[in-house]
Amino acid sequence: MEATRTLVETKGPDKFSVSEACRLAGVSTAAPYRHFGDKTDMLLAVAMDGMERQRMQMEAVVAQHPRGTIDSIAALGELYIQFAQREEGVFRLAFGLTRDHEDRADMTECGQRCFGVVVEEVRRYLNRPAPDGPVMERAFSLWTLVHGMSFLMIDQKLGVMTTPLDIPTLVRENTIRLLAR
Amino acid sequence: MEATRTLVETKGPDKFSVSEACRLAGVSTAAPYRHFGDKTDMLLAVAMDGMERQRMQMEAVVAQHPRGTIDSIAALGELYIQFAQREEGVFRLAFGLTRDHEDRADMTECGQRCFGVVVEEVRRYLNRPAPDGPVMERAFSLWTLVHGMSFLMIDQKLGVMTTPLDIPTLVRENTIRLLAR
DNA sequence: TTCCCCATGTTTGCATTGCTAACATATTTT
DNA sequence: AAAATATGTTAGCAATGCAAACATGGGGAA
Repeated sequence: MEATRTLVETKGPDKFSVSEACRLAGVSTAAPYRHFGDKTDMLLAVAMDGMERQRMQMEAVVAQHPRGTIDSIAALGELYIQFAQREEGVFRLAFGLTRDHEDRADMTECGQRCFGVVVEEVRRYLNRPAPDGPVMERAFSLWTLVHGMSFLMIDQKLGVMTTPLDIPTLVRENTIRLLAR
Repeated sequence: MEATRTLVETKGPDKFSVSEACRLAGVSTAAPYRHFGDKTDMLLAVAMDGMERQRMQMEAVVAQHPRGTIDSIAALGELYIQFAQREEGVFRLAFGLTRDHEDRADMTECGQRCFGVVVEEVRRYLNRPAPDGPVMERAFSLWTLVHGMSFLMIDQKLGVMTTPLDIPTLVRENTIRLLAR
């Protein structure tokens, strides 16, 4: 898994090769198949590990702010983007590329726990007794925003921008806007 | 290119194989290399074609609304999402996955033209003489929103949602929110 | 018309990849 | 002590991306 993580970061998830990971780990190319069903399983393992780490960070960040405030919510958004930048490969595996990962119950559950942190903050912010429709809509909108921003950044799509962007400021301002009214 | 497009849609860009495309097109596996440098070049070709088609659609949509209004801007957002749903594979190639496509000038230029349509609408909406910082920031934010939404949808990440979402309404409402103040 | 070139294609070959099968060995369980 | 399990190895297969050498047919120059 360590070798897999390393290669996913350096080469990218799509260029990842089991053989290369084996070479890097110093084992034969058949060794991983004692531990994982196939290549996808290997990647899924590091994806879930990454998501779990991210969730723990999220809870740590939330605890550093008054609960259910613009501050705590914007901090979550910035954390998401930081994760994308810091661990691009793992981030892609965890929050993108679900073509292969389809209908993996454990993966979905893992994501649900992450998203749950955001939902809870939004619920508090909106003063609602339960995570109902409006809460989910706002939480989802906030997610889409940082999700899109993250991918546009790591996919180098900012090349089309003619003026520089201050990402943290943008996250905060848009968080406020998306929560308005 | 037709075979490539077909396979990209059915198997997905990551599972796309040159050999299979050749089989489908009824030519030898070496034939494509007379027309494209390598596999990536083939995919890039259909990506750019897709982007260009999208840009034309964008301009058509804009023309159907009063220029620089919430209506025209929200319509662009919905069109983006529709493209993602209708041509998932090509959409991924065009607006995602730039790990390989790095520093392809023509590709960036093509994207710039697409984004330019949005920028122009936002510029009018904000009554600005030129696409300056504030205009770019709003346009970018709108893009991130629909971009994130599109990918979360095609990547099946909506499985974590516990209430159903009305996407078109969400696009419109969030467009308004992101353009406020 | 004749000739040559060039665009396009083919066959063959090679290294790499994902994965399986058969076999070895060590460690834990009974 | 014996058996079962966990973990590794080597060897092999089919598929892939791509390169090299070899065909060929049609259009412009002579």
